[in-house]
Amino acid sequence: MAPPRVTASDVARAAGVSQPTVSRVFSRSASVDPTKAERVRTVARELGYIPNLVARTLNSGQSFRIGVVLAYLKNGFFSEALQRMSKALNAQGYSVTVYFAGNSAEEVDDIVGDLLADQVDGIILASISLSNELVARVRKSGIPCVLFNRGQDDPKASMVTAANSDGGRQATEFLIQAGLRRIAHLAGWQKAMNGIQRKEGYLAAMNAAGLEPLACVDCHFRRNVAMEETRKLFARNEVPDALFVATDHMAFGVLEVLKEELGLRVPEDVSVIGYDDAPMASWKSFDLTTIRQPIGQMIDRTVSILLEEIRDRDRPPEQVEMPGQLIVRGTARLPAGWHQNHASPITNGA
Amino acid sequence: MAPPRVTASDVARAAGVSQPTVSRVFSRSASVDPTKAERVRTVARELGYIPNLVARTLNSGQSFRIGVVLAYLKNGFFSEALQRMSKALNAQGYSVTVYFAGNSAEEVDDIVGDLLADQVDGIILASISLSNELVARVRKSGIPCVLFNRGQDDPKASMVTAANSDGGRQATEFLIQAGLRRIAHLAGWQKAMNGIQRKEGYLAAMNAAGLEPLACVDCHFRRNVAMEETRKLFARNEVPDALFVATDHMAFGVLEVLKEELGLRVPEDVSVIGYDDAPMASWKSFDLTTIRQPIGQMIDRTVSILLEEIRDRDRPPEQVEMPGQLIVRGTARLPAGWHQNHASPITNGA
DNA sequence: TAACTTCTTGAATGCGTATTCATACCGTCC
DNA sequence: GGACGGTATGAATACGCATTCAAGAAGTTA
Repeated sequence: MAPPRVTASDVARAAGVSQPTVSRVFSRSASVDPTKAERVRTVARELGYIPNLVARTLNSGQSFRIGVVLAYLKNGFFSEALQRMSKALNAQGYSVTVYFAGNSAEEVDDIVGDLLADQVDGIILASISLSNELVARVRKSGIPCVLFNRGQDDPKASMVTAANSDGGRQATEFLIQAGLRRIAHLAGWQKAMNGIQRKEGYLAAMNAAGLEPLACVDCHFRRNVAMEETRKLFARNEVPDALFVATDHMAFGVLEVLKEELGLRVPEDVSVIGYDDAPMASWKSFDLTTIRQPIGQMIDRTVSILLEEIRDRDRPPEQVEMPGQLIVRGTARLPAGWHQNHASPITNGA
Repeated sequence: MAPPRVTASDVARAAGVSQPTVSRVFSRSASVDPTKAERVRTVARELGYIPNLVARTLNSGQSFRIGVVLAYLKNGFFSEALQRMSKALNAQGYSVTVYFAGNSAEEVDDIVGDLLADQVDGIILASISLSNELVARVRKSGIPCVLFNRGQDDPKASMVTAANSDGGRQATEFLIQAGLRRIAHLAGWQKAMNGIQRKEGYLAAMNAAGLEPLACVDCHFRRNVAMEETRKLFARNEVPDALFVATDHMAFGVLEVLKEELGLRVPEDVSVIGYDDAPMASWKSFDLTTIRQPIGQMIDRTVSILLEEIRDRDRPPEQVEMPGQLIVRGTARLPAGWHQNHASPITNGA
């Protein structure tokens, strides 16, 4: 019952030309008599001809399909990233196929197999939590590949990451400049590059200022863990006067504990800085000071590197780190000379 | 520089059999001598042979690819939906290609063209805000297609939706039973099925109880609009004692206005019920009473209907409406006999 | 032993396109 | 007018696989 699709041969017959001529019209690969080309186009439109990308792929070796491998989409950062990638790649004539990777070895096998079977032209590995095994297998496949927001100790892999260490430093320095001294860090997962580097930035800034880190605990990127660690911190003798939290998502939970459970005022009693500039961070009930990731630029760079690698497969790998931006809102005390809304909370880039 | 892929013929040569035999081993389409089959499999593994899905598609007419068309991913509901669809379809041997549709006629053309060119076996239209034009064009293509969470006045289209009208009724009745009388509705977009039906449920429940709707305004699913309308409502002479808000996302903004700006207590002064059971609804700082959409079941049903339509293209269309569930939390006054956390806030299905 | 069935197998072919390759055409230049 | 460069075009082919077809092998029955 499937309506048979119109092929290039059908168009050729109807237009009184040969199939290759139709092909040449649609692929612009060689010159065709303008009059004849116009006739072909007209006939094609009337018949509803659409070139079969699968046949084109088989013959040319190019599928114009990019595989994007993700772990979770719950985190709004990756949802937005996926959408932007898709738009950017579509604009270049590529379609995007998504693959969700769990962590089991079996799943890794399956996904690499699927990517190969599907003949994708390129791969974006876009999740912190993708296993090293997966990354290694994908790279071994020889398909052009860019790591997005996910580091790897492989100098031959192209990657685009945010300057997490620098961001951690910025946040911490901002707190220090505001006169805060008992600064604790609720860290991200210490097996993920993001978590590690943000912590490094924190430690570097503290060290540079001659301050002792008050506390620095791995919260695994989990809101509940961050909340529990906050309770613990404020049950200690020496209570923090500032918290640098590794993600906004965790910071929202931390704020809840501080305000609702502990009855503390923010930023009068405690300053809080998050990371990501999630959309909710600009909501008035949070009004969270945070570090914005330059997601738009990261995507653009990721896409352009990938496409260049596809075009020139001998291209040397490229590693890009994009600086973040401190977004000053209301949860952290201001250093002298700073103003709130130093950057617009509206044009959320992350 | 691209490493040439191993083909079935390579395997055949190495294993001393013909290419069709290799094909038969991998497609299980006909019987092969067990000993020989094992040899082929061994050789294939050694050579790293992976069947080329593109070639298979070209002559079988099946691509094992499903197109999922979305408008936005910012709304967490669709992110989760996409992830679940992908997992469910992968489990059945299908891969998922995503297409983001804006609303311009040009984009609609492009997307329909892409879907056809890519030879997808089936399509899921998964966004309220997809244009009628797009839906019509996709249906006209003859490719099996299911509308997910998006109604259409086309009895020949399969669709899976949530029972929005029933949900609106449940929420409103709950408020009425709690003794509230001045109940207003901050409605969703009145050009989208969801928005319309939730409103209908509200109106039906009010009518059945002999109550006059206090107010019922279209907030276009936008948080800022809902916030502004809330301010207006409470500037009037007759102030609401309950608000039924068409989405959680809007309700979060409404709560912010009520508590922070107007200094009202929830639920003592005003009761609020949202819709969706977004993850944040269970956060203690919101603790939002809401209607949960049965997203898991909706996905399962969508996928199974689509696959059945692919298998049997003469299958009559199917329209499924899945009931929602009232999740009782802390923002709405309880009717006599009800307990909070009547349903677990942890097992979030939406 | 001949006729028949069942199971295996390779040669040939087709899917729809892009790409040779060869040919025919047209105009140009000496 | 013949040689030459460029353009336009169709016939043939390749891409990698699945499928049809025919034929061979092996086993069965009469």
